[in-house]
Amino acid sequence: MKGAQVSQSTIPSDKTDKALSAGRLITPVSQNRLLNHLLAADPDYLLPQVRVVKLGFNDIIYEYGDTIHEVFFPLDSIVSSLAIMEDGTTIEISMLGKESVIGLSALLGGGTARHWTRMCIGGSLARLSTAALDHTFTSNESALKHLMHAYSSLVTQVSQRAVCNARHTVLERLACWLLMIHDRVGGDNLRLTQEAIASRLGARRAGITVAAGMLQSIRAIEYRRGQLHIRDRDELERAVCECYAIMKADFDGPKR
Amino acid sequence: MKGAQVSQSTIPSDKTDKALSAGRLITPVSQNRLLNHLLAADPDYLLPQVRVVKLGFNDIIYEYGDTIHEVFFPLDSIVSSLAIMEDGTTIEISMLGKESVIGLSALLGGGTARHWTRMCIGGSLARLSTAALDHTFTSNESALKHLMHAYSSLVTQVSQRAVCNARHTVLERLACWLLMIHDRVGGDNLRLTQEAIASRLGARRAGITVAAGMLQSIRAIEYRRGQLHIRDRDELERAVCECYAIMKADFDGPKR
DNA sequence: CTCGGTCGGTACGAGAGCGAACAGTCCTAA
DNA sequence: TTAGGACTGTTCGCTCTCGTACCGACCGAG
Repeated sequence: MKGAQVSQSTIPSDKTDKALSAGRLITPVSQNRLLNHLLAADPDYLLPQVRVVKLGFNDIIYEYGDTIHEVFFPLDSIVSSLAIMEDGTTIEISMLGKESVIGLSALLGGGTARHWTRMCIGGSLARLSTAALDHTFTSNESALKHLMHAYSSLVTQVSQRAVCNARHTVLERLACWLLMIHDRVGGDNLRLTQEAIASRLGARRAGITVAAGMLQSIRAIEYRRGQLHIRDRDELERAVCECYAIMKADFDGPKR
Repeated sequence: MKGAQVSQSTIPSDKTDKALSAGRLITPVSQNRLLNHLLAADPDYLLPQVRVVKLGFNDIIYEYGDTIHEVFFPLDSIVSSLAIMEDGTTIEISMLGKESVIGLSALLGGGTARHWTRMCIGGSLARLSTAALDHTFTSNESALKHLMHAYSSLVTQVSQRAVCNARHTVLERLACWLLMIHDRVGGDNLRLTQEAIASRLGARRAGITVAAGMLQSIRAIEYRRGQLHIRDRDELERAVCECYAIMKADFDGPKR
């Protein structure tokens, strides 16, 4: 539960690289599907303003109530929105990766963060001022359309998780959650302790141990001290509840 | 679980009254806070297009996948968005009343309904074509701002319900749900069977009987064959979980 | 090499809620 | 008046998850 060394206003600039300063950085920025669409809509204005930042697990993007000055497009990373309960336990409300942007809900809502927002899977994010994003979508119909779709997609995910939390077991929710991560990052090896997973699923660490043990026994995953290896995706999909298919369809988008 | 006689495309016109045809109907239309804001922004264009319709419990607003041609502003009624699970059970994702509009998420998303949408508390709704709404918020900054706030407020509610479903008891969720209804309708007497409540909370009917029995024993409510009377709101607020305060603050809005 | 912290595995009793069933009450239509 | 349906109350055994605790394995710092 530590590792929260970096707050939104204090992300050290030495972690930031100008996207254009090295040609090879332009390619990773395009990993984010939404940013790609926005760049296509207004490249000359946006591209020079994009910065890339690297963050690790549980690093803080926004605290509750923060005024949002910048939004983040995950490239190979994943960001969680979390609720923190009165008893101190946490639970993930949404997980967003390369399909979306972090800070949109605050931006369209009222300018402040409605939830604690932390890294779930460490990696790179593209960073953009809200002013630049604001300028783009108020002046560009296509950009607004893509942003609204991303927002609507977030609503779908949160809705389905409300259902899933109410009705499905920890095992099903774990399988669902792992598949969602797998869809959003490139690679089968994840740095995730069981404590970290518990803080996202809103369950006990001991409960995750049991559920992860079941997934190991069917050879779906392998676990070793903070290193989770997704060994058999198909097996995971057999363990998952109906919620995954609904969120996956939304993640894939209307294209296919 | 019956009573679904009326679908979106077949709401009989004899249930519809032109808002302007009788002066006294203008007042009820103003019961919806959001519609009030929109009418203030563009009254000459919008007001002639508003119709009032009355619907009863479980009447259908949208089916899953419906193309949205009209949006609805609840006046003294409440509308539920529901997920229907594979086993046939249902669970409420959001409840909206006089503070918001039904169909906005579909409108901003992609034009089709993402969830089954049914009446929760019967009563009147103001009805408007999506074309009219679309015209208003694309041409009027203030209207767009109010709509975005309503959408953001919906996200807050759904998020908190995801938390609540995961961590709180049926008793807490029932108290929370009843208070939310009480905030949205005028009056202490509700027509709600325990079966109806169960279909919203995603619990068993027998579970609702037990929880409602507890609320009766502390004199918070009285129950009598489909008639629920909220007897002591303060007592309900003592039984509720932390989630209610969060959703209530959002319902009240930034004004106070 | 050793120590202290991190991490995963396991156990226990307790409680909430489930699915399924049945009984009793109330209302209404024939 | 009666029959049937709608609605509430209650029970049973069972599963899941909780909170809490303890242990052992692992790992990096000194």
